[in-house]
Amino acid sequence: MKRAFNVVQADLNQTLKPLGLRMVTYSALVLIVDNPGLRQSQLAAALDVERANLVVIVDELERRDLISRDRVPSDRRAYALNPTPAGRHLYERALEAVRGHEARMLNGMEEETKQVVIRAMSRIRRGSEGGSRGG
Amino acid sequence: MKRAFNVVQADLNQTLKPLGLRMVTYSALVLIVDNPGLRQSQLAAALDVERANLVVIVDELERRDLISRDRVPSDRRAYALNPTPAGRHLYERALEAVRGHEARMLNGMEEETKQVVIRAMSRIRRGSEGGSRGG
DNA sequence: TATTGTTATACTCTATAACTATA
DNA sequence: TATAGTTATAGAGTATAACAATA
Repeated sequence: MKRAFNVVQADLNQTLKPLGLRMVTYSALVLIVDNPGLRQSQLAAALDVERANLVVIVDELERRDLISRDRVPSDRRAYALNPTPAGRHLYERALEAVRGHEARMLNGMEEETKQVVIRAMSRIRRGSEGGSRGG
Repeated sequence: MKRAFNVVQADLNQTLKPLGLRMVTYSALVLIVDNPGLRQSQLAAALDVERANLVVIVDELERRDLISRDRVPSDRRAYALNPTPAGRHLYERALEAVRGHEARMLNGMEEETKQVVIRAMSRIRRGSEGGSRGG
């Protein structure tokens, strides 16, 4: 699993390199475009990254004018993260590139196999969320 | 996949902690016990770790008397890595602990599902080995 | 008191270059 | 000239503590 993930990560980073993105900045951009107004702490939780480490990731996206940090009037401690038009544009280009990456990684894999793998991964992930509810 | 791997790695490291092993030292020990006489460069390739970084891993196992570095008479540049009795003993204990870890991670997963996932991972790994032979 | 974002920092992993002793 | 192991070091990624502003 580690080896497979290493291969996927290496190919994904190569795929995103021409766009100036890494796996984590890509993931952050996608989440912000899909959930405009997201707060940094929510994004950190969604990415499973420490808030402290997310700061530099958001800095990077903001510096490139892909997103903006907007003060939340109702809670002046927090920032709402919103994509800029440039951010939405890069998002579209990145999604297209990642489709190619996925096709490469899953090269000719049967649809049912993909679904079985995705379900197994989700199950392993969720297995760590305490609780003992089956599923 | 990243998230699932993070969960697996965290649980595996917790599992191995009481034995004083990490994922990589466990993997190295297993490979040395299963392939006594292995050379460092071969082990580095098998683990997909730089030779330079393997040195400290082997140092750690040697310092704990789990393995020995034995000069190869036919090539005095190389070291043959062999497990000590203590290394073989810890190997057995670690294997037992890892069986529990796997049971936790795959909790109740159907045998066929496991096989499908393992095959998919192998395929993704091998997909990066150049060549264009189909599979 | 607690939380959001931030800074500083340390620790681990990983990658690269250069060295030694052999071949 | 090339290879096995080693050292030193630099760069990522990640984790923790402490702070200011705000709740």
